[in-house]
Amino acid sequence: MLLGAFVVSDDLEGRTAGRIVETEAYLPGDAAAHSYAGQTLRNRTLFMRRGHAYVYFIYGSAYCLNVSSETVGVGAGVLLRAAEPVVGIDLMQSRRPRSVARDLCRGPGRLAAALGVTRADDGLDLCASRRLWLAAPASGMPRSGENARAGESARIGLTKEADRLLRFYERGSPFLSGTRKLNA
DNA sequence: AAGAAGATTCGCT
DNA sequence: GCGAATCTTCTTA
Repeated sequence: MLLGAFVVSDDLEGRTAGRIVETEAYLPGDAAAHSYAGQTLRNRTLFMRRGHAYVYFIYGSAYCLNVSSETVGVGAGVLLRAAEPVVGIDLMQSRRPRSVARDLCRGPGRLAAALGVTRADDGLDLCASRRLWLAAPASGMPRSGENARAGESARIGLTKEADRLLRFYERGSPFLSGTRKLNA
């Protein structure tokens, strides 16, 4: 469960981190998944053991960060769509000068930009890297992303398999990318 | 070698 | 809410 976990990025500019509030799953055999047509140079990291970064560039404008989610050789991943900025908000702001605070990580391309993620991070082990990694909330802290607060909806922006309920989000969060209806 | 599609964003109406 | 921008990757000739 990635909802409620933290994505942390460390680089020469400093540390930034966000609490994940929205994700989308792309499964094996899913016609909308980048892995559907088989492994290529671009998507090879989707086929790594679960927990590795798959970063791609889309529409000439945005990087998107995914976490591979299967065993070696099986292509599948989870796209990080939105987060609540928690650490390094000033740095995020300087990377995205035109965004108001609420929009810094609201959308997959924005999230990657705020964290300074690019294709150079493709293939990192997000459980071991000191550059980019995932962290669970400390035990004893309020739990987020539990069933009671989690919602699911159709995925966003797809032309194939658009109706499958594979988008997951934290109900009530102001940092979601979807429409009012999708976030209900 | 050329062309089309794409897991988006931003600015304008 | 709508449409343009922008460029990488994969497919087809």
